[in-house]
Amino acid sequence: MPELPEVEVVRRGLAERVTGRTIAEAALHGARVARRHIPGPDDLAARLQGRTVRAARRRGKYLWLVLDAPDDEPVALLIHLGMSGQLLVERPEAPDERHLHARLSFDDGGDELRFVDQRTFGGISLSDLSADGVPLTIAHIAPDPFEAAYDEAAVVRRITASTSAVKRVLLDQRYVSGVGNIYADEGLWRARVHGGRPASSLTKPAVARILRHTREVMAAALEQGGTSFDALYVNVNGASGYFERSLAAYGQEGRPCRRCGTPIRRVAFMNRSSYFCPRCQRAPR
DNA sequence: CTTTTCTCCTGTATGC
DNA sequence: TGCATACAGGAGAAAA
Repeated sequence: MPELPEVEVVRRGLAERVTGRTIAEAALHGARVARRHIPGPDDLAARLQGRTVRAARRRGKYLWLVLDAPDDEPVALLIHLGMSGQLLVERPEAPDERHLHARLSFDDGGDELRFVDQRTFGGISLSDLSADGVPLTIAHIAPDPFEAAYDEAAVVRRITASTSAVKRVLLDQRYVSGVGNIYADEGLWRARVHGGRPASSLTKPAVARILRHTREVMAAALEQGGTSFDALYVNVNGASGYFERSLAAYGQEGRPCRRCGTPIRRVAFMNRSSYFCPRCQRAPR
């Protein structure tokens, strides 16, 4: 599932393959992919035509292409992959994918950019950019741990002020962005903290350790091209990542903990699964 | 206001 | 074999 490392892999692919190119035509298949573009899919397609891609940027799990706007400030083509979205750069004559939702062709006649999404939790929209270069649409999303704007001490203060379970807070993109179910479990395992602990019951140094471990595990995953459980997460060239083999907790139910050998447990949490070592990560009473 | 639950979607795996 | 059900889960709306 695309979390920060996987989205960053995709961003790098876009930066390499799409930057500097001018959109000849945008074709949207169905309205759902553009549901967050309030003026509608036709408006989106029309406004993409003729614009040049100047940069590919990211905050947390959102990424966006900075596009030239004629006689105006640049705009952002904001993209979220949801849990099964893919951005593929491929030959125009490649057959349509089963869940193809959008296709951008370029005036150089080269490879197209396609948005393919089996579950359509993802989508694309146009957004104005704020003064700090972040799309206005995602102004409520906090900086991720790799940004200059990330203020660890401030994040720690906010997290310890919450009485919610610490894993719930880690997954809340308003506190820190980019963390999803996989890397939350991995970061908590590395920090030896149970995700069900109320955030307010943890010391500030303990919360800082969780954040640093989470950042480190995401950096390690990025080096491996991200985590791919199946063909749903791939980079712009259709290739999978290799971090799955390095996961210590997520998806490891019944397997011995890499530190102490105790079988990893799986429990339902927030309508999804949480994996943890019952010995290294003591549950709250 | 804060916090939690629900909903969107489809392919795959499992159970009867 | 076939059909029903569970599960994967990010984000925002809706409810509490």
